[in-house]
Amino acid sequence: MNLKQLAHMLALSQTTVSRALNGYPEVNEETRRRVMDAAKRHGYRPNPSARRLATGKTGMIGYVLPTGASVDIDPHFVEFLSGLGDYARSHELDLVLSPADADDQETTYRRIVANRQVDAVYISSPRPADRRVALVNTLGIPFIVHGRSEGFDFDYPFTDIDNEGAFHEASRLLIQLGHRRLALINGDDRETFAIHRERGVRRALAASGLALGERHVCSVVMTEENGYRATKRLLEAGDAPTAIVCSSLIMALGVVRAVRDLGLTIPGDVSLIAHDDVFPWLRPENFSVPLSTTRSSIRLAGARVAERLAARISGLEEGVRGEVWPVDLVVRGSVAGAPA
Amino acid sequence: MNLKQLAHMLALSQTTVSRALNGYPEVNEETRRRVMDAAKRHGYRPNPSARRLATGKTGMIGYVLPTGASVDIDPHFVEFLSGLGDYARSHELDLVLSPADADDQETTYRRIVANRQVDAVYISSPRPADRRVALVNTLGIPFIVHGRSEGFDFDYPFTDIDNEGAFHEASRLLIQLGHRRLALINGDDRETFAIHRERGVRRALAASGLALGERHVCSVVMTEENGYRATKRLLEAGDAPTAIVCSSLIMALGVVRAVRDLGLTIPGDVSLIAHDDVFPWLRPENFSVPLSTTRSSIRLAGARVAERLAARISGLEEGVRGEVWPVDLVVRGSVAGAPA
DNA sequence: CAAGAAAGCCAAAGCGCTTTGGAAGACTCT
DNA sequence: AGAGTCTTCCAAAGCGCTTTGGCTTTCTTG
Repeated sequence: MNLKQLAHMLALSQTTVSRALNGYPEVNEETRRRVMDAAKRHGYRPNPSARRLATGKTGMIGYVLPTGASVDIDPHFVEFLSGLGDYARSHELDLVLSPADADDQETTYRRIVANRQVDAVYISSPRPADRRVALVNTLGIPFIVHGRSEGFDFDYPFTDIDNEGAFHEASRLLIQLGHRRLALINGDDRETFAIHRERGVRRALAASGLALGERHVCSVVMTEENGYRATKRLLEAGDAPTAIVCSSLIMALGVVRAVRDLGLTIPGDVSLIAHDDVFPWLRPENFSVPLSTTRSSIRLAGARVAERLAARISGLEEGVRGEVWPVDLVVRGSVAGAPA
Repeated sequence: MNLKQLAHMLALSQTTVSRALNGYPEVNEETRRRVMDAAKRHGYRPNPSARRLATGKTGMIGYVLPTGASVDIDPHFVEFLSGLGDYARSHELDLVLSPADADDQETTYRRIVANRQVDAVYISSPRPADRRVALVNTLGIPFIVHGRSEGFDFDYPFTDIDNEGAFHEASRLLIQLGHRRLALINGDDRETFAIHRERGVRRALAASGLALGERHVCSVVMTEENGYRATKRLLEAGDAPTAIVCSSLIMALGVVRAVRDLGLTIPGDVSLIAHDDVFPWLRPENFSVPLSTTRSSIRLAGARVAERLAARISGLEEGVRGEVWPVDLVVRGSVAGAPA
């Protein structure tokens, strides 16, 4: 059932039927009702390919997915996707993932824009002066950055959490509890979020005349194993930290294992605070010692990004507003006063 | 730069240019070279929307993503996606995720097929007599099922692992080590994979004249917390098992925590084998006691599914062949002879 | 009551590609 | 040399929708 047939059986022109369906004003309300009714009754759905060709609108949002044998997709991604999908569903949007060589995403961005394959894109895990952001900005497709980049001579729309503030608060608490030697087990420090988190820790320490020891900060891919190794190294060295701030719950698993391996305890010997993106399948309150966390739902972020993308597509959102969400500091059993 | 312009500057018709580009035989090789060359030089890329409208082919594969506030996407999904994306990238395929209400995916399947939004779809986590499989089968779109359904009067193409065999082997080993009371901490038993795994355990037990105690099998959503709870319950009851087989590494984290909480040890008091889908961020060899696993890379499965989908789209694969991959049983420190 | 405005509808021209049905020229064969 | 066969290319017809520009009617208004 296509427009032509529908128009024919209503004894109307395609023009009128199309306009009636798309809510244009120059059609009689009575006629519109007739058309709408017939369309519904016959299950008429406009062919999206044809509509795309005519309008250029696709009803899809895009994401360039870095892939490769040695590239791992962040497990946080599913949660982000849950949020995004939840919003997208209620607005008839689909998400298209365009896999790209992790080292050459630019080509793919150019392709999906040139081909008009999607109405908007989002960018995640940005780095300072991220080329993707600059590219997408010049290509002129609506976009939202999830996270932040830095060092551009232009502004751009983003949704991010207050990573610096979160880690500042966490560190401040530890300092107040008497800790003097903090360590930071961070994610890849080429990414902005990791830079911000480190900045937060340093700022808190500096406020008390302390500093982050050179060997007390490490930047690794956020796996359980790396959390373990980092902790082992930290605690076996001479000036072992008495408190650790950690960028992910998964790494925190490794931290806990390392501490136990060394015959130490949390929080007796080491206090621990980790960042929690809120996974349904791994909860900080269920760690052997309930874990204190800086908490921010990445699922909500996904929904928000989708919402803003939809708004930008339909022209409801303009400008380059960046928004920064506060992060909760949730204190549980894994922190205590510094050992004597 | 579109076909018309390109044809015009080559002083050829659109027909010829189109054919030259698409490898049709009725064009002079010399001409083809000229066309190809000019196309490359001017960076001509056929407009996909137009091509879609004309051919119906989209160059996209589809996945209906169940969403909802209370629906969690399986974290395995990112790994599957890695494999899928890796293959798709090298074949210029994109993946479109169509979010759907988890309780009404049918509408979405119908939509994406009716709209010709994708060339093929895959279905994951199927259940016995899964309605999605039946639906997609009648809709006539190429598809592959990742996993297996059961109880249809038709065959369908799938790629699955030998869940029953894997859990049979794992159980057999435990029995040979003298264990008599096994327990199974399984995933949602409405899904086929869970049914097959239980079947494997039962078959191994039956071969030695044993059975799976009624309270020794539980079926839960695969979270750390549920692993913990199930284990706690199992071990605190009267006829506590001496060995546990567990359907996921994440649940195994909870198992380990529960065992420790009760002052017991692995493998001294309880032997443990879990299924490992191979995550880069959580490895069984890094558990406090290295974990024995039944191992099968879900990433490879993703790549294989993409490969088969591509083959079916281009008509290279026909028929309804199902393939079942063997699973490795990897023995590490978490198993030992039954306690006396 | 004639003239101008507004409302309601339509025919046809795209959007950019593929594909059908020829046609012209070159080549083969008897 | 004439008939038949390839080879190589082309014009034009879709694919199904939106949108432009215009044409009737009907409704105002002085």
